[in-house]
Amino acid sequence: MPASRARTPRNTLSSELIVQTALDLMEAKGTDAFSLRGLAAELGVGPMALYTYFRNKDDLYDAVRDHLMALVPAVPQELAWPDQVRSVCRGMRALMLQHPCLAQLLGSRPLSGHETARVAEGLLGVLRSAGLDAETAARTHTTLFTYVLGATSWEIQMAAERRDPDSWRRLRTTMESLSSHQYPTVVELAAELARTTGGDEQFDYGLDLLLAGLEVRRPS
Amino acid sequence: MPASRARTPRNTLSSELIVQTALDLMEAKGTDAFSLRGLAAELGVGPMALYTYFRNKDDLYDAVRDHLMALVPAVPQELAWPDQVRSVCRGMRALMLQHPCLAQLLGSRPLSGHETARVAEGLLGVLRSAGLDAETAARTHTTLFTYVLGATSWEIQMAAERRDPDSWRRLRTTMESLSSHQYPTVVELAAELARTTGGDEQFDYGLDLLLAGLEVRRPS
DNA sequence: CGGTGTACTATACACCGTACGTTATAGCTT
DNA sequence: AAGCTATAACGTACGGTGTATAGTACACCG
Repeated sequence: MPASRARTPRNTLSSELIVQTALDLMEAKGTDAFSLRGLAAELGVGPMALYTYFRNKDDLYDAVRDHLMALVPAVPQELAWPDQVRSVCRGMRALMLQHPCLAQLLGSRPLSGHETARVAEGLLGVLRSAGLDAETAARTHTTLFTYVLGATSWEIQMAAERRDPDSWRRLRTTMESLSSHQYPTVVELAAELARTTGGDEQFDYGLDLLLAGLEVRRPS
Repeated sequence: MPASRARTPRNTLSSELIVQTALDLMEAKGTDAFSLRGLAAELGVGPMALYTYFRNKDDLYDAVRDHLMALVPAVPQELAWPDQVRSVCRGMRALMLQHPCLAQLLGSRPLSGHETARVAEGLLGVLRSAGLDAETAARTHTTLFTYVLGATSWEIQMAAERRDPDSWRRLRTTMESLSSHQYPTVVELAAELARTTGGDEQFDYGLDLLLAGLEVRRPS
């Protein structure tokens, strides 16, 4: 007899273990390939066991996102405020690059979780102590946040594309099919665009643009 | 007899018809709920009929995205360059708001398609004629593009969340559970953040920040 | 020792994308 | 007009998904 598979002992599972394992799996196999069944298998458990800890898959996604947001470092207190802003934004970007699934989770899940609030608190505090009024601080926070999210998600996306030979080749041939008569500037700058896509320099360039604009507008 | 369902006539389908119907469906039922089977049913056709025109679902997504990018308006020639930039970015945002699936497609599919190149050509041309060198133009283009994408995706996301009563209530209770001792600034600015999330003003604020920064750095 | 709550399991359903092989027809050639 | 061929649409099937529902066995408490 195939030995009616010994029942797994009683408390092998916990929210923390599930979240951690889910995160590991997403990074190992890619966020899109992640499935509850795969996660359950990895944990040596039936798929439905997960529902004791999470109402559904999206609920688990939220938990993973908050788990990751906890890793965004605190604002360093000893810097001037523009460098504090830089520090927070770079920290966020670094974390997204290290955990690409975070980009996906931030982009496709509604906002919630204490750790997300913690990060917002840090950045908002910096902006207020820089002398911005409530409305400007809120607007600036949203601007910075969406810039970081957009720029870094795009960077991750492009990196993934470069890694996939099929999609990379498709892009190359599309580019080469563009007549320099129709799209002179794109053709002229193709190499430049490819070279400057992603990377610390590109990210900092946009960030500095925002900070420079902010300083121009700031009440001295 | 149930009449062995009359075979659909020979040339009912075409790439254009499929793309248009797919787009309609995505906007009617939501991008996530879109499926090839549903699309085929809408067209009165078996699911496999679609594979005559598209290699797979992703291929269809790419076609839909390019179809939408064709609707980004051309750069108005009579304006000063900063207003040209504003015009392109706002046009892109408007299109994304009108077709929320575009945000999703741009964020999750690799770059390709002639229409995408057309849009890039317009913006790059403006930047070059503003006097930016090749590298700066490329960097600025990427910055603007990722800002528009990030800001508008976020806006769409938040709007969707507000529409879903379940998720909206969850956010409210999370916010209310934040002690103003732990997160004083978030609590203080909660109303402000909610009020300033999304909308033309918020988008233009960030865009103006970028343009102001650009002007500071630009060789006069 | 018996009862109760609950952590895990089993089964099942309704879907999904798509590989593979088949069929019928539109249009060309003769 | 007859026949051939290319191909548009089809049917079937496979392996996967999330999760509703009902069941089971263990830990703990009286």
